[in-house]
Amino acid sequence: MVPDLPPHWLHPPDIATARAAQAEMAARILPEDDLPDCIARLGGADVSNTRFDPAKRVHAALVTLDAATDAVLASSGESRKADFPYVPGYLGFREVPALRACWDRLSVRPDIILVDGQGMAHPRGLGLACHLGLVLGVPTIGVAKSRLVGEGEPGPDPGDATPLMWKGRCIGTALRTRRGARPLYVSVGHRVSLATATRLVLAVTRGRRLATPIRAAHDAANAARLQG
DNA sequence: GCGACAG
DNA sequence: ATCTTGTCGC
Repeated sequence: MVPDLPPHWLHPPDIATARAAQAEMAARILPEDDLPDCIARLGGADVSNTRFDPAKRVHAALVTLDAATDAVLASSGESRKADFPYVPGYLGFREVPALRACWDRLSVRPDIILVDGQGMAHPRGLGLACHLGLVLGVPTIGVAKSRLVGEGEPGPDPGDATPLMWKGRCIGTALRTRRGARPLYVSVGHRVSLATATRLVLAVTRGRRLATPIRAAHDAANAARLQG
C-alpha cells in the first residue's frame, strides 16, 4: 500500500483547496533521473469515461509491460464514481484516486509509468503524471496527446522534437512520433529527467503515434468500462 | 470581456 | 473522454 497522504491531495473539497494542494505537491517533484540501472518493466496509465453517464463513473487501468517484448505482465482496473469533476488543470483529483486503487492491486510493478496526460507541462507544474508519481512515490512520465499550455511544433519526421516553451521556460518536449500525425507532448512526471523521458517515449513508439504502454492501458481502461 | 482549455 | 464507417492518402 501507499503511505498516508494529506487527504486534500486526493480529495480536495473545492478548486481553491485543490490549487493549494498542487502547490504543495509541485514543490516535492523530483525532475532528475532516479531510475533503476535497467528499465525492464514499463507501466501505462489511462482512464476512460462514459458519455452522458449520470453516475459519473471513471474507469482506470494500470498495466505493466515487459520492456523487451511488450508482453503484458500485469494489468489492473478500477471502476468507481468520480468525486471530482473534469476541470482543465485539475485532472489528477478526478483520476488519481482510482489509479491508486489499481496500483495497490497490480501484481507486477513497473520501473516507471507512462501516463496519458501532462506532467510538468501544466499551468502550475503539476499535471496528472506528476500527481500520480508523487502519490505513488514512483517515476512517471507525462505523455499527452494534445497540449494544455505551451508552444512548439516539431519537424515532420519521426524523432523530430522541439522544446515546449511557456512563459520563457521549457516545460516539456513536443515530439513527432509518426509522420503526418500530430505530435505527442512529453514532460517530466516524477523522478525522471526530460531528456530521459523524451528518449524513452520515442523508444516505445513502434512506428505508431502512441506509446505502446499507453495503448495497452487505454485498452484495459475500455475493458474495465465495458464491464463495470 | 474574449479566447483557451490534458482526459 | 465518448458517439462511429468508410474513405482518402502515403
